[in-house]
Amino acid sequence: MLIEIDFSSDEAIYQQLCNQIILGIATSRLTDGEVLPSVRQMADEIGINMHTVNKAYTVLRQEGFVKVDRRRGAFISVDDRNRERALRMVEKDLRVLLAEARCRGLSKKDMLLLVDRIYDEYDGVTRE
Amino acid sequence: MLIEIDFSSDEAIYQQLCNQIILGIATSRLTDGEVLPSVRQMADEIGINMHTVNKAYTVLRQEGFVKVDRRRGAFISVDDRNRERALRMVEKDLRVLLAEARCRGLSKKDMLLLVDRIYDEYDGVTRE
DNA sequence: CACCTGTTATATACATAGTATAACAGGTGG
DNA sequence: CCACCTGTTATACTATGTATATAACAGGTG
Repeated sequence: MLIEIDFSSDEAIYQQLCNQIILGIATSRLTDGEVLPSVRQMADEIGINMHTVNKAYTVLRQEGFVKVDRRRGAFISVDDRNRERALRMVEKDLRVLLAEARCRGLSKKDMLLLVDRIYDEYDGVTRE
Repeated sequence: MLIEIDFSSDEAIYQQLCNQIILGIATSRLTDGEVLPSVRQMADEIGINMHTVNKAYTVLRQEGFVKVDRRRGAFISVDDRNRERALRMVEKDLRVLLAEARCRGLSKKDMLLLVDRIYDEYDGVTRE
């Protein structure tokens, strides 16, 4: 999977890396069991330090998106248990996001359409 | 408006302050034209440094939530022009949030209901 | 003139981010 | 056994961001 880092962004490199991998999983470009490049290889490809990649992998592991096999290395393994916990986590971030949206004059309908459209992109052609 | 800061959070104090003020505006606890406490007064109330409050006010001013009147000080003034720009800004954050939600097993319907519910809270009793 | 506003300047302390070099334990294949 | 790969850990260094503290300034008010 192609990773693109914006070095002029105020968002940390390891955070951008995490987000892109999560986006990759959501859009099925990364599938369960798929092996990620080794920390050294990924670092060389992007042009960053090995430890920065290692930090991203460590965070992804702690958050339940990745596991490590001594033999193969890091691979995708999504922990989707704890549905209630996930709902609570996402709700806090969503409140801030929607507050800003509402202040900016975006209506509930605007946001519902946006969620609908993005989710359909993630689900691919499996629209119902 | 009551401000509560979580000093053990990994989120910066000035960022928490910004978010709570934006949430205050969205929930109509802060209305257009309303004067915010002075940087020194707010700092004393919360128990933080004056410069931390000043940074929050500066960010809010740059993002178009607050203006400064030489006479009165900082007051709420929401810039809701540039609707398209706001939509683009919010979309980027929403993509990351929805990606994580989808990975966690939350369906489109789950998220639509959540958005619907939070927006209704913000709109208060003006549900249609 | 005293007092309030935001703003700016300096300095310090601390945490995080990123890089660099090096080494280690575990697993694989020749 | 040995070279080679994996993630992981340790140490050191630089840079940046956060938060604090003290002080001063310009503009406006009463």
